[in-house]
Amino acid sequence: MIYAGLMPVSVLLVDDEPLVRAGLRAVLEAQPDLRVVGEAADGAAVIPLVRELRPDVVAMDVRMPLLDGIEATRAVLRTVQNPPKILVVTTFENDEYVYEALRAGADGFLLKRARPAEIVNAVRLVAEGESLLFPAAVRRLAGEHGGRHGNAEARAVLDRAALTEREAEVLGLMTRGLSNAEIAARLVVGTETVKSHVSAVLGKLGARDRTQAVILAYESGFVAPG
Amino acid sequence: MIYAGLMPVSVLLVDDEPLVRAGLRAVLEAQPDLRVVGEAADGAAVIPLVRELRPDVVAMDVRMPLLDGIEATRAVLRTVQNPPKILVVTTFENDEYVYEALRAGADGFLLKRARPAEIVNAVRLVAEGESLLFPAAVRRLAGEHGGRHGNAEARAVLDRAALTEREAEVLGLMTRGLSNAEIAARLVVGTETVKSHVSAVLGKLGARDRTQAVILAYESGFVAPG
DNA sequence: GCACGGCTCCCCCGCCCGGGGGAGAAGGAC
DNA sequence: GTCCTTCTCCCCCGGGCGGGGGAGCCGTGC
Repeated sequence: MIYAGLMPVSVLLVDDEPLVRAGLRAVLEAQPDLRVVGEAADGAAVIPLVRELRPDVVAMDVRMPLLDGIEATRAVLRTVQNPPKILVVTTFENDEYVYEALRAGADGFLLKRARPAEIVNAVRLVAEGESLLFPAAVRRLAGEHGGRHGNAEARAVLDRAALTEREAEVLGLMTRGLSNAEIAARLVVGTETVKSHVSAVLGKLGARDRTQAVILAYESGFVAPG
Repeated sequence: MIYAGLMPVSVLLVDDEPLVRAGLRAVLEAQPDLRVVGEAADGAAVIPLVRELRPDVVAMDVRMPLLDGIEATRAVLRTVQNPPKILVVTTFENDEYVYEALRAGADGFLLKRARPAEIVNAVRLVAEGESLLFPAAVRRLAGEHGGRHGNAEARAVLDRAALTEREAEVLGLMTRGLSNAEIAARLVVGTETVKSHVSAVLGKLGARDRTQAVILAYESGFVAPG
């Protein structure tokens, strides 16, 4: 599906660099179903603009002088009724702020070095309610695959980013503090097998180690504390 | 009465000191009618374990780094259907927390320096529904051992049970997925210093590695997802 | 004065972890 | 049939992690 509906998707750009805003505007405005309805140079200006423009999506930079994208995301989601989707624009996929943005309630992530087709895909996806929860999705969108057109392709990527049953099972045991050897004993398989699953989980989640994977599991609601 | 029934009494151990857990396990497992079905290093991890293991009795330490036995007892009794009996394990018979534990709904008390026979007796009693409601009962169980404890020891326990400011700061960065080197850069200290803090945190939390520490942080509300 | 705890940094050492690559068996989809 | 995914297991290898010590500095408290 290319069009989410008859109405074009309205986007608010929030970035302190005019060049980045111009680039995003050019890329997005080239699409018939996307429309940039406003720009802001800092997170501090977001809330009144959101109230005024009612955008569907806010493309939010992380690092900004006055109010960063994390705080701005928090503020928008806390104070605005029917808040827009927040697409966090980041430079590095393993940026630690990604985790904070997750907690703040961001709906997706976008790498600045992503290609135009991937950028519009990301905007469409979050507009449709899809969550690009895991940085892995960002990496794959920006990664080896062409993504010339395609939601279909983007979805395929997301599908491959989804955990298999076994991987989810392993992640579940990881979130309970088990070591690879303990997981192997529990699942009655070899430790090398567990290592394979763990590596797959880390890769798909864009996590550097099991600790980050567990954090993502908590932040994404994969496991609920208490 | 030695046997409460045909089914052995299942016990969940909750103490931040592995040594205490090992000791309790050894003492209880020596009895044919008692069975240790699980261990936790902090009150924070109790609720999911209780839900999973459905123990008859929870031997709950009072002073724990993240979530103490009082709060953990309250949480279990408030959120779990058909909750287990809570046997509070304490070091000092006149511990002020004993009275709080009473109000929280604990079913019995056990002094750490009690003899093995008294420990198994206490577990059997609460399992049968008997309440060791009053500290007097604790004193009786403690027998002649009682009365010889100093405030210095109490303070040592207190101090050891809580994270220092720096340790809490380090734990906070751990819950954001940072490595030791990244934490060191953030705090502008050496990696060896961070390793010291991390080791202290792991020790106090009874966690084997940073992943378990992060899990405890989430389960205790030290960090809140979303 | 002294003692103690917290913060800092250092050493050595073992090992688990994670990356990279490969490979076979089983099952489903085309 | 072929292709693909999943699950399983194996190899080598480096590096981060965690345990065990110790040590100096600097506060507070006795």
